[in-house]
Amino acid sequence: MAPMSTDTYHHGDLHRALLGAVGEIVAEQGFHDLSLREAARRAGVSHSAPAHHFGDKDGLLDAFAIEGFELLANRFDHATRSHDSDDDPIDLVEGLGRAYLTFAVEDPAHYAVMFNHTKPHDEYVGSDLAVAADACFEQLAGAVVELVHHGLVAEANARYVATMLWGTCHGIAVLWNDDKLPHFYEDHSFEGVLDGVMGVIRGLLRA
Amino acid sequence: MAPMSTDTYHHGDLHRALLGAVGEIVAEQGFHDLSLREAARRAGVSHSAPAHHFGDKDGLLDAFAIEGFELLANRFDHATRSHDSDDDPIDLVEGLGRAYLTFAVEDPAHYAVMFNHTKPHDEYVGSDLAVAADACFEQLAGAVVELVHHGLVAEANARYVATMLWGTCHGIAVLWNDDKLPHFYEDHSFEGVLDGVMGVIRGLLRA
DNA sequence: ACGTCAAGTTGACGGTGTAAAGATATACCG
DNA sequence: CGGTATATCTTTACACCGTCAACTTGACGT
Repeated sequence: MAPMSTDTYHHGDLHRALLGAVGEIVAEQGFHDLSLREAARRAGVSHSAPAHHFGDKDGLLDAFAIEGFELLANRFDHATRSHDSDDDPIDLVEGLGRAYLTFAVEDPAHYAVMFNHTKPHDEYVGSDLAVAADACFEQLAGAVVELVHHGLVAEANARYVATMLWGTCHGIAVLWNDDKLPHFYEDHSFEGVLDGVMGVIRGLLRA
Repeated sequence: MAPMSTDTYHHGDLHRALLGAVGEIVAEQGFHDLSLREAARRAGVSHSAPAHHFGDKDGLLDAFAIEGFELLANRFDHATRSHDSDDDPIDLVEGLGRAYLTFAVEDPAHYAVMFNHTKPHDEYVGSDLAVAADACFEQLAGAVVELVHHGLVAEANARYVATMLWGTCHGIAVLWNDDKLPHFYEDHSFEGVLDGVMGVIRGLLRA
């Protein structure tokens, strides 16, 4: 273990400290006002220390976004494991949908970076970030395969249902977190929306 | 009409020229690399001319985003007008969905600014941008009301169906434009995805 | 003709990302 | 234990950015 004392020349775990600072700043001031120098300031290091750990700003955002996708994947794992394969596959879909949306609303900082930190096509494809993002999508797609097995979805439609599912979750998450939706609901709480939307999805899939 | 000559001290229509430059830059280099100074350069004016028309960077992005929401509203109008009220209301929903997604894919620059240019809650609510965004959502909600009238959706679920509809469109648009989806489809063309998803939505609503 | 005012310019300031070169503490190897 | 190597962090510098204040230009009304 590293010393971790606060006044040594070496920080101890600057890598994690910087990721933590990014989370703080994005949560407080939003994604667009984030600066490397401010993150370095909060970690108590000089302004160009981050470069040694993450290369450049893009690298730091990459790392934070990947961390986010891993957190989401963990929630998916948890939801998947608490589902018995004999159960109604719609329960699995609902579980994943709820996991996705609660993650996005509970950790808007990670969620914002995961999807606001976009890159040009050539840089994105094949990157670690793309791999982490795809891994999450695969878990959603797995639930749709379950629907196909139970005859609730035609195999030819499986891909489309999966992208629709991801799209629906992502769209609602973004619209809610960016204040496009809340004023349409009196209580301004997300739980009601979550229940309502899940009810609709259940109804549609069941039919 | 203003003189429009290129070497006069006064530009003629700098307002529109700057909005056009923003579109160019975002289309070429993405939202995050956009700078006021580059926009001014492309418009052939000094670096601080934009301030006189838009106040600050936020103002310019606001104007461009509002322009985007108006373009989208126009497409919605067109889709709504070409729908006979005796027709299947699902056709109207599909028409609006197609209009939304084709707009997002055909004009990714406007679409990116419309949803990447986020503000803190207090600044957003009540702003012109919020008004323009809500107007678009109302048109979608109108189609859902039509579904309710035809008994295809319970009135209690209307709000949830509307947010789900918007969420689905928005989510798919963002995921596609940001390269999260294309590599799941061999031909990398959006038309197939559009048809597939619309087919699924039709099937779900019809049931 | 003149004054007024909108439209653009110029110059400056602090803040940002990044690169190069220097300083320092830890790790490793005899 | 001693000395060197190396990863870690700092310092310095540079170009670019958004914004502000002061200035210049041109058009327009009276």
